[in-house]
Amino acid sequence: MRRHTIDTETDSTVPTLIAVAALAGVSKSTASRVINGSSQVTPEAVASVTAAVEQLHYVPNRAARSLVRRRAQTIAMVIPQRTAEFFADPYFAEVIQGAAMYASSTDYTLTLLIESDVDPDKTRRFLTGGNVDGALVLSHHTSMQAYAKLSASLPVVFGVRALEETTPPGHVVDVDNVEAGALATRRLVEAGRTRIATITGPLGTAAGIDRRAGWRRALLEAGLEPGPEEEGDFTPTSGARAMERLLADGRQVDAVFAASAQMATGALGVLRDRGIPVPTRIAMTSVDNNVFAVDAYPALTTVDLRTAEKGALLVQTLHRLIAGEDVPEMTTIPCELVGRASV
Amino acid sequence: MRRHTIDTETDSTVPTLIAVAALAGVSKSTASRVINGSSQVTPEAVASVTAAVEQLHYVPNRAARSLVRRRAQTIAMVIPQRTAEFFADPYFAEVIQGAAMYASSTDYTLTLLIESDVDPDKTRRFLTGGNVDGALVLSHHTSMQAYAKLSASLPVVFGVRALEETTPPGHVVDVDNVEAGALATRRLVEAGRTRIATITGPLGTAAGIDRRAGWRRALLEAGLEPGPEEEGDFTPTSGARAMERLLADGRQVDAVFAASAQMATGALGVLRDRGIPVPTRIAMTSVDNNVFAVDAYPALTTVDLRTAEKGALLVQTLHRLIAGEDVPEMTTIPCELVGRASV
DNA sequence: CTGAAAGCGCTTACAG
DNA sequence: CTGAAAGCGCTTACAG
Repeated sequence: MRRHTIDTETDSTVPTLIAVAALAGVSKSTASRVINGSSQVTPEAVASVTAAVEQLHYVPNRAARSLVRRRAQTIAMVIPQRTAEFFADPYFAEVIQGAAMYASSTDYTLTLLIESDVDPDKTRRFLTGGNVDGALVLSHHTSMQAYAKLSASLPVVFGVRALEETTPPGHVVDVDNVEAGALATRRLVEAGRTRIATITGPLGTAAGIDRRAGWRRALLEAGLEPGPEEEGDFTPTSGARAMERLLADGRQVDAVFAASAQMATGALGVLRDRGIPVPTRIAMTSVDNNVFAVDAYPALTTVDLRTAEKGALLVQTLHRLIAGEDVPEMTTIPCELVGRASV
Repeated sequence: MRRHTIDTETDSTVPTLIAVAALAGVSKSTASRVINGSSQVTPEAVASVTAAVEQLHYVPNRAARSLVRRRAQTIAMVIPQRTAEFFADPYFAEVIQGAAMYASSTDYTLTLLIESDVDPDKTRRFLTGGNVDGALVLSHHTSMQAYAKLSASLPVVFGVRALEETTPPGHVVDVDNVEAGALATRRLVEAGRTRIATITGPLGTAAGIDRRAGWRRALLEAGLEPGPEEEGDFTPTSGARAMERLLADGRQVDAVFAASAQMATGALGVLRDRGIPVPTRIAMTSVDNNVFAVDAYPALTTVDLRTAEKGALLVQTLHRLIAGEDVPEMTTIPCELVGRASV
């Protein structure tokens, strides 16, 4: 079917614009215009160049293009090295996946940049050295102020709101964690539960703080007294310990909102060991619709954070910023409750 | 402390080689030589250029450098789109982390390339279009033959051995999965177990096949009859179902080797529900030293696959290949048993 | 609408 | 050891 391409496949040199132009019978300039979708070309030129590109499997050289356009056509996903747990959490992996997938559909390339603990300045130099057109910062852990300063020299979009005030404030794409906590808690209220405890995330993170705030809000809305709360760190083990503490001094709770599915899994394990039936005696809801939520027993009613979508939106927002568009500082992703067996 | 840098920080243009040369009082050529570590420069030249680089925060323009060197200074991590589960598995996330971390220490940049299902050729074009110096392929799912052909035009390293024969054979960096299965099984043998079943991974993957082979080998070595086996797909749920099947017809097993920690977690849940004590009645070992293994109850004795190290080794091997070094086709990563409470 | 020319920021023979 | 010059593969005013 493509017999004639054997030649070009065996010779390993990559075809150049000149080759395309020659084959199409036009100048480099015209070939370039066609390839870049300029309107100032005749249909004939378009046809012949397109055919030549096809035939030669021509792909523009990114380096050359970047050089003249003064655009790297690359965006960086910055990841702090200290967060080994960063990757252990399926949440981040999913964000990265969504971002990479979206980036694949554009002219931009997504580079994974691990910020060295020993030389954080190396990362900054790379970012501000013109090798990247923009950066995505997901970190929960590093001071955002350090990155906020970056925004001065480079478009930056954050995947999490700042805890402190930063200057400049910076652009953020995130789910509404308050709403997530409220949604999950309201479900418990609707089920007729009245003593609703929470296992919070780390209260040093925006997600931890906000989901807890949502829990409180939902309870107050319903005229209920906020039940007891115990802090976890998003891992299953911490959820188990928190559940034990909740059970310890005989505080009678009939429902628990766990701020992550991983913690809910740990909590469910404790309840199972104690022979406390779920959801009959204690109902549970959580946040994160991942493997932990699906494989929990009983399967968890939880809030889907649209994580892959968030990754895509991060990239999209960064694109707009790079293009000089006026982008709102805050982009909020709607979340939704997914009903399962735990309530 | 760096008061004088205020100027360079406020003006947003990135310094160029010419600026460095001017400040250092040498030509572009000499500046370039110093920056690239040429030996043909006087110590004075080195000193003045280094100082200038420091002062200006100079970072070479990658595009320009790539253009002249005819090297993209970029390697791609190719990920098939259909594998949504790819990212759900902490294993892959850890490989990517290891790879990105190692890459950060080199001049190469790691690009995440999601292979579009609708247009897989787009990925191939990108890869063979000279935009990348080499590629890493982790896929369990796509036919490796498709990628093997890639090796003809581009250095490629695989993170998993081919199931079928491929031409050319290709370079592989992977853990010895047979050994992993054998290690985990031998531990059960040493504990005095004699009826050792296995929950295998999908038998359409190298990891599934090889870990099962290791289990058999260890049993035969010990003069034991291979116990019953049930196939899973590496997820907790599949592990639970497999455990139920194992228990179903009263086959008396006193130990189970689960080919992944996720499956072991599911299996443990079933045993817990049935009131079968672990490890006293049934001991269990697995493969993967991740959050599932640590947070299982009881915590799992499992095989550490050195996953982050694998990621680093993938990149390192690819570098060697790009540099034209003679690299062995197969690089095997040693794995090791981590003892916990499940046996 | 098209082509010749300049130039993006580097590296590297080449001559000195 | 050093500098002037050419050139990597593109895009884009500029003149026609």
